[in-house]
Amino acid sequence: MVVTAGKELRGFNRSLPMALLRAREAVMKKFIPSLRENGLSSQQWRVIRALNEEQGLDITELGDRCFLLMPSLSRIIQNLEKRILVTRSHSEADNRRSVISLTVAGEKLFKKIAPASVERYNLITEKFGYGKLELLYELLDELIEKIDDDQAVNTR
Amino acid sequence: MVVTAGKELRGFNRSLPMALLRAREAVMKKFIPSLRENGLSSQQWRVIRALNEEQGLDITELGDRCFLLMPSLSRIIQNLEKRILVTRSHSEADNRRSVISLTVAGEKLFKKIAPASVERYNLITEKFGYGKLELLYELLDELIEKIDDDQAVNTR
DNA sequence: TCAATTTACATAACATGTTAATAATAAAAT
DNA sequence: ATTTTATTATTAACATGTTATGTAAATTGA
Repeated sequence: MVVTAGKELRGFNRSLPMALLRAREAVMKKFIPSLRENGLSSQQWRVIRALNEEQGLDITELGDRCFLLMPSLSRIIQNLEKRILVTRSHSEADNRRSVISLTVAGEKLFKKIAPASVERYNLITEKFGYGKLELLYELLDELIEKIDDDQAVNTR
Repeated sequence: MVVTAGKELRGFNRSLPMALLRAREAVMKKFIPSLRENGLSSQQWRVIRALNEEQGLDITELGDRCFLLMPSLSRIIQNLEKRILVTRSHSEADNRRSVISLTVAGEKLFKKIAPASVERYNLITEKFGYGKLELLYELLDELIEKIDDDQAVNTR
């Protein structure tokens, strides 16, 4: 193994962002087609999945859970509304908030696609190993926790 | 820790693609501003970085190394050409190929930005630990290798 | 040689990522 | 009570992701 002394840029293909990007692509690759068959992007699927876990979320909360920025989410919701997969109502307590829920058709679509997602996940677990997968999750969580700097520090 | 039986969808925030996405965002977050200050997107930076390692790459090769699709790369190269950060020439052996190189200004910009990238990487290594970082790389490589299925299998 | 196929690249069309600006409502401050 | 500030969401503008399609040059095969 080549050990870099920490003074130069790591070899291009071996940079951490690239490694994470490649891994993500590899994980998603085989699942994307089943989304496309149902006319969904992976982001739209994230939204539907989040709403299946909990209905009636506002757009800010959806953004947090789906890791999407508000402008993207705003367009995505409009798109899903047109296709009658979600509905929007307005909070009585706060007129600024849109409250989003799955329609019956949205729930139906979720139930149609979910098995392929489970299957993909099980295949990955089998091929990669349960223990390694858990270890990977832990490392990723710890990485995020340790380098997601400065919020607490810079706030004061 | 909650152990799922492998029969249902993993809790939403804990899905592998989301974990990889969050980790990538966390890693990139503090470096993006130094790119923006210099008018570069992370993708444009990837291209410049690849060309700094090896000049005179064609667009297909650049796409492989930077993990970018040709349509994106096509636009990116046009953009960088206008800003005189890269130049394009044509292969004599094969007139379809564009051969891309950094200009002097492109090399200069690379040298200007590179230290911030090294610094960021060193900070992450320090905070997360060298051993854990290497372990993470190995796990990611192995994950990709094991689930990046079917090329060899389905080719015959 | 020449028709068919493949390869390298560009363009089109639409969805998303990202930053900035805007509008509307709510909360805080004086 | 009125001004100020903060919050929620949308829109604009531009770059990128993604699939489909177009085009020219190279390769293959009859």
